[in-house]
Amino acid sequence: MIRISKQADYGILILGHFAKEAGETILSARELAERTRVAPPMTSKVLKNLARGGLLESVRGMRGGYRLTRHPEDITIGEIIVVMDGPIAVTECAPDEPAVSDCAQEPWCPVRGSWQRLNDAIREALNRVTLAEMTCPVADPVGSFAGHEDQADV
Amino acid sequence: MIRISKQADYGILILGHFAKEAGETILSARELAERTRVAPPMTSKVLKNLARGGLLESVRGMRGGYRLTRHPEDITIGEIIVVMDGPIAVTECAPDEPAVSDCAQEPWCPVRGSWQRLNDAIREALNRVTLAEMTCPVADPVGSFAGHEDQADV
DNA sequence: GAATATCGGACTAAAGTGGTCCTCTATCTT
DNA sequence: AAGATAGAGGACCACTTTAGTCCGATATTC
Repeated sequence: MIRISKQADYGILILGHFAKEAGETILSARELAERTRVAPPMTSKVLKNLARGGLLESVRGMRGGYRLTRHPEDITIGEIIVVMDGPIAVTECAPDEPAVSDCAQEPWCPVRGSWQRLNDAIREALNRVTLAEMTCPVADPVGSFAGHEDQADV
Repeated sequence: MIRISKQADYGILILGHFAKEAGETILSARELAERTRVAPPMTSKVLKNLARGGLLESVRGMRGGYRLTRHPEDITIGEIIVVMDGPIAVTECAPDEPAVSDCAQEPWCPVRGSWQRLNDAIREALNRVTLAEMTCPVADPVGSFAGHEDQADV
């Protein structure tokens, strides 16, 4: 199954709660754990990662917590996933990557060079959606999504 | 890291070899293992899955093997990934899915309902690229990919 | 200086994945 | 008819990744 990690999932969820607050609001790990219903240790872990990734700013000490470093409209889902899960690359076999040097396929690989465009396509899809849009249930940045079309696999 | 499984990777690679051949060519597991440099048992496993998924047709018995059921132009990468890895869903929390019923977030989740559009975006990106395009190094269905631009993460 | 938060990292357990192997069935060749 | 070849199907194991927890240290406020 192609999917993002649960940590990235939590990350988006948590940032979503920040997005709902006024700009500079500080929220603590404890408070966010309650709001999100994610276990406190896990919430802390995710917050730490988000802070390290520069998406949140931490305020230490009593009455401390975290706050957004940017406006929700300027944070993309792709960015959050990168911070939590690392670079978005659908496969290891991509040009410029070290792995390619010991790729047994190299000269015969019929799809060599095409992974890049696939990765780009996914990255673009993920970067087209902002945190602000995620928290706003009516906005529709991607395409037609009018309520109730069926979702076939694929 | 967000990525597809190695099996899906192999699947695309193997189908790529079929795509290079004339339409009805039959290739055996042994032969494909040699061409792709993927270990024979693994090659077999992938081929079986591709056949079960309807992308390949098997010919049993001596001088048997597999052949494409469709033209490479009509097979999308998204389809291959679905066959190998299951449905493309970036998160478990999506409407219409059973998991949503016991989602502790439900009423408070700030991003509820927005996952769908994200999944759709990725599915579309993956379905826009066909097997034929993957094997043809010059075609460019997605966007600018002129040889050598650097790839920043994201 | 006591209480409250984050920081950083170690650690465990569970799940998923990659990969192999074995038995059975179908088909072709001789 | 018999033997050889090739796929079907599934069990199985090892390894990696991930989820999740916990602890000691540091910073800040009251």
